Amino acid sequence: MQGTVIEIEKAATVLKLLGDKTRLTMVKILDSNDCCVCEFVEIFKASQPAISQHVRKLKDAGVVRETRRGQWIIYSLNKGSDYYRLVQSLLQNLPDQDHKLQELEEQGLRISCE
Amino acid sequence: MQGTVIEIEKAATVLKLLGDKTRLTMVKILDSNDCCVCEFVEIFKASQPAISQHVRKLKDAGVVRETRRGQWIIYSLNKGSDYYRLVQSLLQNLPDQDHKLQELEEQGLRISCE
DNA sequence: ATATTATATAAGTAAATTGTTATATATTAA
DNA sequence: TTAATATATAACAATTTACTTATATAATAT
Repeated sequence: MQGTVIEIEKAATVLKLLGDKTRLTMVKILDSNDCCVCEFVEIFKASQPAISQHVRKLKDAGVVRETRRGQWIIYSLNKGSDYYRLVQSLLQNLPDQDHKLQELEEQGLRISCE
Repeated sequence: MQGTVIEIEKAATVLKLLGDKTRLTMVKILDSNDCCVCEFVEIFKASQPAISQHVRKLKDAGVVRETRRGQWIIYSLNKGSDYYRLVQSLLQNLPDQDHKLQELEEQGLRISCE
């Protein structure tokens, strides 16, 4: 079950991108749920521009993709990315982050992503 | 066959470390062969201090370990590291780098690591 | 002992990264 | 049309990174 082998230079670029606590957590969350920027702002207690810049980097690399839904822009993992396999094999080693979204839900801050 | 789950913050630190072409290639090489600094200097056509600083970072994080053998210091993957599983799952996605050591061998620049 | 070879470390610098504030754009609601 | 909400982007500052050069340390060979 060997996935696509990735050129080492490109792999390094993606790893650098994921070598940031915020972005890595984002990707782990996106692995089980789509999310919008305002939810990340709540989850990370960070400024909107800071979050926006993080997702932009992930998007530029093709790791995530965006879909506009009304006034929200929903981010999701890009399963068609060349890096998807690599990202998956990473994420398996990380603890579930679903509690972060659950907290939002309890506070009524979860955007309906349906 | 799930390995150790790694705290997300620590994982990010390791990914950042491996998010560098030189260090990522080093680790991929070390996955199949032990190496000393002078070999890396040849392989990467880089300065000795630059290489020394890269391996130091890998060592400080516990990803590699060093053993002195005479005047050489041999680096190898630290299989006892908490990150070993994570690193392994990454490396599987990368192309083999054995040709780099083979070239050294052909030039008679390979240090006997026995 | 001295020279040579392998490696490490320190200090300095240039470039890259990440956040901030301010502002622009796009959608929805009134 | 105007206000409110969600997001993006630009400009800037602080921090971090990854080299460089110079020098130190440690082992080996003469």
